[in-house]
Amino acid sequence: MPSDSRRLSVLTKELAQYLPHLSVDCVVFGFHNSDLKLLLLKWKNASVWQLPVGYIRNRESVDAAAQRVLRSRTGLRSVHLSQFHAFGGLKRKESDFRRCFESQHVETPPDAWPTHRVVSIGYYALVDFLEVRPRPDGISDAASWFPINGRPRLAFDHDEIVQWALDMLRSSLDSPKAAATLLPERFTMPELHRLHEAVLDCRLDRRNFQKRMLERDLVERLPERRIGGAHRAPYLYRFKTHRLDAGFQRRRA
Amino acid sequence: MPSDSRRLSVLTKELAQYLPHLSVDCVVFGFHNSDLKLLLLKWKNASVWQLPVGYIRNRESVDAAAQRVLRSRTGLRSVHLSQFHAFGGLKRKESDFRRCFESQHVETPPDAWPTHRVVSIGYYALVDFLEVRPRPDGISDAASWFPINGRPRLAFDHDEIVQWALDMLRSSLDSPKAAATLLPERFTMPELHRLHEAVLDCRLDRRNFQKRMLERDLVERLPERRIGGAHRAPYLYRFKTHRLDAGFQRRRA
DNA sequence: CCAAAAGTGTTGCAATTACACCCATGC
DNA sequence: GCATGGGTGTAATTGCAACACTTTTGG
Repeated sequence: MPSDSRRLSVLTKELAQYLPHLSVDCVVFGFHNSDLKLLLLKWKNASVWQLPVGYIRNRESVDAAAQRVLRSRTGLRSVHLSQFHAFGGLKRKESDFRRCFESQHVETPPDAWPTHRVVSIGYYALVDFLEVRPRPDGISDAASWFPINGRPRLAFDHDEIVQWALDMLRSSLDSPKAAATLLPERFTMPELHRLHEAVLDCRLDRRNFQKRMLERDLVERLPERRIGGAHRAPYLYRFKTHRLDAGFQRRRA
Repeated sequence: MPSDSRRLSVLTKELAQYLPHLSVDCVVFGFHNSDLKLLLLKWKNASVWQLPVGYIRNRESVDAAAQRVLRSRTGLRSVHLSQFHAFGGLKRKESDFRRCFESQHVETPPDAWPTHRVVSIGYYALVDFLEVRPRPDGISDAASWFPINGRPRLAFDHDEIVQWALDMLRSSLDSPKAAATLLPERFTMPELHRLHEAVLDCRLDRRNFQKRMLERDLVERLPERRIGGAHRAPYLYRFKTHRLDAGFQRRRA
């Protein structure tokens, strides 16, 4: 077993792989049926829950770092992640790095940059939480899903980050390009409807909703229906890819 | 006069004041009458124009860094800057740091981080370009305003950054909170109208525009009018501050 | 055959658009 | 007095919200 000083140099060497003073914070929303949830971790020796965070490798794009961090926390691959804000406040920290390692009897070098000021780049994703079995990794005690409206208070400024991500998720719903990335390729209209209701946290008229989606030419109906469920089988839809290039379209006088 | 090695150590020491591998990029839009322009710099010994960029001090928030960079390029104080995106591509550089300093016979240390990979946090601002006399600073040959639709090709990925900023500026117009920061406190309706036309690059019906602004209760008319111009004197308006807290308001079914 | 979910159509209101006239000022 | 720009009103249209019935399926 290595000595403290040996471990210390390992930690220093480990940190040298990453861009200093930078992190990615992932706000992972989970959706199924009508429930919207949030993926949280509890670090070893910590008393509060926090977002999954990670650092950026020297030869890795920020987007790729977000993908890698999400994968290492959830096992999910090729999920669409959207960057939404960089948090650059002077006093902010996004992890209790020192306490985590010293609780494992690893002394943290005083100049280790995660113990100082960190700029975090926030990403959000929406996944089906039934398909993700969160498992705690090396530095976490626990990882689990919380209802978005029943989540605990989070560590550091993570409550603010979640609120920001939620606002962006909501506003992404009326941009077809973004909305298309939030569901699997094929989905039913009731599923899309429940997604909108859960994200916006309000009721939407089922019939008007379907009409709007079709009139705006955002989705197209496939010949198949979803079989297996009880009751009448709903049609399957997919987003019209050629319409997604339109991008921003704003109201004008 | 200091030797090369002396200068080198000065440069190294200078860089140590900043968070490594990070920069802020400012997209400064200028507006007056009906013209929308863009502030660009040309670095010494460079052939192409680029955005004003700068680094983040160790004990300075990212927002404060953006303010400082903008001030040092334009002399402007207390301008509202909005963060819009972090650019974290693997191969991106936001300045030709080495060439700039070596052209001044300052040798750049091989490990100087600006010569490697940089993550840029983008900010945009809108100012009255008649009130800003751009003056080149120490590292720039020239600084000037270009029409937004007649701008030259820019260095590095700055064209992409400008396009992104322009999209955000456009979409900020229908968020009252953001729109309020883009004009001086008191303005006339025709001024607000021309601003929207210039930013959106399309014609807006003068009468419908005014009606919407008033019906939505975004602005309030002041008793005074703008005097001095030719023709009928227009009223002055200001944004209703108490309405600005509303924030995001989206259409729902 | 009945409960529960999915599909479709109509109607009224509200918001946006298109459009025309009057007022003020400088030359 | 006339050209130019600024202020206001009205009709037509469009998009959205409210609402009820029919169809399918499993039990």
